[in-house]
Amino acid sequence: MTLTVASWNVNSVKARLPGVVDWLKSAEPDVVCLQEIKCQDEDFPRMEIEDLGYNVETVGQKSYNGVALLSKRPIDEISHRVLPGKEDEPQARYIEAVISGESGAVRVASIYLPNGNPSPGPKYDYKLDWMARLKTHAGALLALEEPVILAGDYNIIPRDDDVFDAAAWAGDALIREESRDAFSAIKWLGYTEAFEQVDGRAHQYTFWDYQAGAWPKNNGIRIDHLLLSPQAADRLDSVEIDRGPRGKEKASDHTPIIGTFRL
DNA sequence: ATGGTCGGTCCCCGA
Repeated sequence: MTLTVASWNVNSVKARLPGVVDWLKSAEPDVVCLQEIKCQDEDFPRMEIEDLGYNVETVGQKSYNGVALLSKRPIDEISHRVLPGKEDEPQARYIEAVISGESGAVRVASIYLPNGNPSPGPKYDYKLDWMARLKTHAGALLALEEPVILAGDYNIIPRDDDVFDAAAWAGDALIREESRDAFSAIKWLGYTEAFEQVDGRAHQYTFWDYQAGAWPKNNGIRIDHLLLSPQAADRLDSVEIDRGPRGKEKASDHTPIIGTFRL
């Protein structure tokens, strides 16, 4: 028995609904972490997703941001709807749930980390502050000694091998040294970044800009990640990027990444 | 040669 956990920034769930439904039907992931749903909770196409066999939990916001968790397994508890550390956070960027595993609980979060551009500036400061909060919370989760999967759009290009041309992105908030250091700091707590721990993987992307023919030229970046606690990393079978949805009509600029776990 | 992106919302902002 395996548990598949996907992460996908859909860039508006309403604009993407036919594509999302098609993908859920064909890929049949057990758990899906969505980002940038760009709607309030009451406007989420809940019934269309529930009809596919998913439990649905959302943290929505008008126009911007917004995250959701879809799960075929029972959701035992929503442990957080805001990233701890700033409870009056106005931006919908975090939801964390406890999901029933084959042998105990699995904790899954859908994360939409701030973009941070332009940098430097207040938006970049917000990104780094948000990452510091994430580090604190991720550390606290490790103490539970549970399988934890922190999945989402991190807006971080971890290595130069995760971008078609690092020079073209120099100075961008997604690639700056401070951004990478903040991401590394979370990993150093004891988290494994699922995709990069597989040897020899380079220049496989999860995002291609709408502009300048980035998709046909494969001018992409890898910014959607699964961070795993040791108890989740031990049970990871494989992790893959599914480029299919990016090539469809009315595509999101991101495509899903899927981890398969013995959980 | 020129223009060359989306989505949501309100005529511009965020990515």
